[in-house]
Amino acid sequence: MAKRAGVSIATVSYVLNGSRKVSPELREAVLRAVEEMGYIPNAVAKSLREQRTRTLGIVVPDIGNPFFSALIQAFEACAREQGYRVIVASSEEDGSLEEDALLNLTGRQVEGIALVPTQDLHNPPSKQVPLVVLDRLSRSLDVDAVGVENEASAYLATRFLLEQGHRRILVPASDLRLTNIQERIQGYLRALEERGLKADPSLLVECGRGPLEGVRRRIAEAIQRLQPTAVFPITNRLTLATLRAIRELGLRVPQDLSVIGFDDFEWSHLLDPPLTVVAQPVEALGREACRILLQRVLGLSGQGVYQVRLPCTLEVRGSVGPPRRGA
Amino acid sequence: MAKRAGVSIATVSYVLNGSRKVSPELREAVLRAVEEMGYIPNAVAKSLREQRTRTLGIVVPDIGNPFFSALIQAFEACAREQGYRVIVASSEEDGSLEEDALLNLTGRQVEGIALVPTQDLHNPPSKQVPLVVLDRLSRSLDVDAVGVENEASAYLATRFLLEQGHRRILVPASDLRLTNIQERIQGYLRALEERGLKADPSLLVECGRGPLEGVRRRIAEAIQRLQPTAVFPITNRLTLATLRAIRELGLRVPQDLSVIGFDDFEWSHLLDPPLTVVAQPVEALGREACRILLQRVLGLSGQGVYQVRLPCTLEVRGSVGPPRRGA
DNA sequence: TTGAAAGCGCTAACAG
DNA sequence: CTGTTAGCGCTTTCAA
Repeated sequence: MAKRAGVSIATVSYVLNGSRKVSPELREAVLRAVEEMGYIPNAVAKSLREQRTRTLGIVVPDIGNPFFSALIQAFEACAREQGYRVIVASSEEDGSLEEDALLNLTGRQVEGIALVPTQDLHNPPSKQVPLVVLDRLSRSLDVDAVGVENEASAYLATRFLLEQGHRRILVPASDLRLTNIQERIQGYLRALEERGLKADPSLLVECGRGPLEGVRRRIAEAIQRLQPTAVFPITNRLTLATLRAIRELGLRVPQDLSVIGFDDFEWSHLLDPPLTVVAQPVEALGREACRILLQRVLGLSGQGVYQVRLPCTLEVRGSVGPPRRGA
Repeated sequence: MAKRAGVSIATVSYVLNGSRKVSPELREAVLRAVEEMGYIPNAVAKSLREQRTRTLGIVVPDIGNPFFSALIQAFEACAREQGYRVIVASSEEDGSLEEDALLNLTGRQVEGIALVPTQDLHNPPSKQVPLVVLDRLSRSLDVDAVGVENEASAYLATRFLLEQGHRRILVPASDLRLTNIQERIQGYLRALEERGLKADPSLLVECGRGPLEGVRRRIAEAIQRLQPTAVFPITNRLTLATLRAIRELGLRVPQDLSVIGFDDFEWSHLLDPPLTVVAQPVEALGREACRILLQRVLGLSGQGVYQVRLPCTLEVRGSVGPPRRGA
């Protein structure tokens, strides 16, 4: 390469990295040559040599979901600030695509991976690369993890509905095998219990993670059959499906039915009506995951695992009111 | 490494890649050793050797914006299907971050870059890597590009408003230096002209790309001062700001004011009221960008440049009605 | 059918 | 202060 500068290949490295004192003349020559030929150092070679790629990976189930894209945004921002780039992979809620992604990222020598798993992780998928589990935590996996206080926040939301007088609260859930979903349900149940109410199991409807249309139909059917006075869908997709179902059924919110959604986003208060939601601190989640990973990279985290649980907030807007008379 | 298998390093490569016939015995031995030690080939070394990284880059101004995240989603899906991974970078609407990202990705030897530029590109940022400009196309840059028919779709939307009887249509714009914004404005103007109407320049308000709050304020102020009967914000951020402004002013849509937004997303028809929008074919945009890039990689695209323009559709929902009497 | 060895572009140890 | 060189882990000639 830039022997154009009439110097050794090593010298180029030295001036470009400032890793050694170089005389002004050579320095100049190198810089000029670099400029002239638009030389850009090959980061692949550099990575191979240094055994550092300055790359992180993040694997989410669905890039298009605003919650996950917000997670990616925060993760990327944090990484960039520390001089890292991030490879984004989607598992499409498919375990084998997830496995592929994990293997592929590991092979690419990313220095850390943030994973929102498609299923609860029971054993870490190889200890080759630092991993942080995001959002969908397992009950007791000994690995770094960042999630929210699912139980507490669902409890809070449910209590709010109970305080408004609701007794029949429909809870659309996605996949009961996921611990975070279970936790949210626990919170819901605890709020009921606390009031001495018995939970009607049929009010808990598992909708799966399939196409929105099917989810919507299932929820619509449940609303009609069970006549709840409130609905508390516990993911943002379920919230979307719920609102569609309600719209389709011609019900008014909150007069006919109150709704508390899950996850906040910029458009929530522009919905009809402004949606009361459990807001996850998504920015903090993404950044925290990144920080934990970089911490591991630098080796300045001990043996113990980080198990961060961030609180959610209840954003009260217009979609909750007292239950309909005679319900 | 897997001399554990008692074979040469090359043989491992052969069996793992199937790049040469290997006797069943050795084959077995290699596979077993690989399995035993959980060996994962180092893709960095492979990339260096093969001069192929199987990696694409995409640079967008804001990962959190649903339009861009949908773009990323489609781009990633297409890339993954072809065995590529994608590095996602955000420019945060900042030219120098964009430049950084471009340089960095180039250094990482990505095989192609999709770029939504912060400013119109006037000369390609180095010919080192195939580039496709996405969404924010320049008027006449000789480079691969994928965008939408901005002029035609804004024309369509405006004509729809005119047909409803609107004459004072406020058009919040982000940054008039962007060609795609200019094109949308052209479409708006053409629709007016066609009806023999003279455009009131003050109805075109440039709001910049700053914080939402400022944009909202500017739009609210314009609505109050100019008393339009319809608003046609020409990006999704402006649409968000517009709806907030309207909410704040206590106006009813469409009784007091009609709205056509830009960009569709899953929640559009759950807004209050269901939002009529110009829908960009965002999935197609992302996939097309990816396809063009991979085409270039394979060298099966000639000298000429691709300049794809996809049509938008007008999704008519409830936010447009006839103008208020006496307006 | 297999192995030895060169070399991808870089950094860092070692010499001068 | 600067250059030479080994070697990161892989693929791929070239020999055997």
